[in-house]
Amino acid sequence: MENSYYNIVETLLLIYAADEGKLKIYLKKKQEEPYKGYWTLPSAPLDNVTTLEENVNIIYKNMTGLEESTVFESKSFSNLDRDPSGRIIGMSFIAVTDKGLTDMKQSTSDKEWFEVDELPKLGFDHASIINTVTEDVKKKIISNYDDMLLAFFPSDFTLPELQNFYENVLGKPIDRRNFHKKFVNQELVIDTGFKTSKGSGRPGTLYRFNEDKMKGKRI
Amino acid sequence: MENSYYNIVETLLLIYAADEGKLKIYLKKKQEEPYKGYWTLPSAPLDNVTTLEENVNIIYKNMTGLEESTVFESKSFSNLDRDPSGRIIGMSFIAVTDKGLTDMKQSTSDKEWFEVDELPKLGFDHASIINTVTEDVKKKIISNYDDMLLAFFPSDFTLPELQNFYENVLGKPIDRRNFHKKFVNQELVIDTGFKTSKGSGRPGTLYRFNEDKMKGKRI
DNA sequence: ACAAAAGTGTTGCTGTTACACCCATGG
DNA sequence: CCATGGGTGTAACAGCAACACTTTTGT
Repeated sequence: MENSYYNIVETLLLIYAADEGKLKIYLKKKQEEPYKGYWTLPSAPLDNVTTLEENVNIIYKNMTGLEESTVFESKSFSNLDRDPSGRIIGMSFIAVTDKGLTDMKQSTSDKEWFEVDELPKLGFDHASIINTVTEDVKKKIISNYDDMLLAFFPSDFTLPELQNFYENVLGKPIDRRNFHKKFVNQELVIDTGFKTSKGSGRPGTLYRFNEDKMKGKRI
Repeated sequence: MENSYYNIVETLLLIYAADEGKLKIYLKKKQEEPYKGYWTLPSAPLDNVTTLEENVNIIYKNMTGLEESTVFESKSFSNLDRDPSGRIIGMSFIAVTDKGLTDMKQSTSDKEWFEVDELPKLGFDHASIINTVTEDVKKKIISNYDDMLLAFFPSDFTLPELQNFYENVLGKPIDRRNFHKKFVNQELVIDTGFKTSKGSGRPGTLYRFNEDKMKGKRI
């Protein structure tokens, strides 16, 4: 099959979530050779009667047990030697989900959440792909491109929680008071009326994003 | 070749430039069936020993006669019926160039620049692809994502010229005085010391982008 | 009462918006 | 001298940055 116009294409899915202020990614432990025992991105080869989006949805459902997700196309990888078995074009997609929901649906030991800067031993070129795509995700979170921040916080959250995540992605601290005021004064968030009560300290107010004000907004 | 894991992949190149305040795209007139006489995006099928980037560079050089360009990956198109000859996966790339340079190198009649909202009759699904990718480009220009604005103005320009383009992309007018001050006060542009002298009216000052200040800057 | 975490107020600075007038050139 | 297009000043407002203290909970 050398030097032809037939190509093997795979879709790679990078499933991200915000968890305790950290940006995490959901990986799968490989059960067969090659790279048996290594962690990898969930992926699926694309056949010629399936669209990329359909292929990605299959991976997503398979990996999380969930139906719906917010998916964004990211970069492609076409180096000739990225897979030992021959040239495979990798097309990466970003899914943003809720770690909690995923945990409820999945209890296998061959899938796990990892912080993006504490990755395990990865097979193929997946470490490099994760780093490249993670930079893309961070950039999109920070500029709220594609309303990425909204995708990470679909339901209730406290402002310190949001700030923690944001600081983690941004790589530097932000003044707590200014952060709070920004979101409340500009009505980017709505008070749900509920409070958290985890551990010691004053309980935090639970907010939801005010989608109308957040959509297209530059944060 | 039905229902196999072998896919035909093509790269599609969307070459954009800023010209007289308008966002334009460079298209090619098709000389053979199918869609003979229609305009199309320059494209090339990908063989299995070439990377996507290499393939795009070949198209770019072929189309413009130029060697270097700023290329960004954009969206992919994998609908089963997007090409009458069978399923072809289209991967689109954005090149930003200088219309003037292109004109110098090319004088054939089968290539032409079109305003993105005055497109000619297009073959395949290329009209739809252009619209989708153009939205992406506009969004990137407006948020200066990937330093897109910089890519459009590599050399000298006047502020009214820049503003014209920006307004065209944004779809609404901006106050001329505020626009001027913004770029000058924040030192996003550097006075080259030269002036334009086209037609009547006071000559405009020619500026260059101050790349250090522009890089990563949100406009 | 104390530790831990969340909430709040003020001030100065920076950038944005909204406004009208003057300047340099070609005809 | 006038039409065309480019450049400039000012004042009100909004958002951002930098600062310390108070409130609510668990132990």
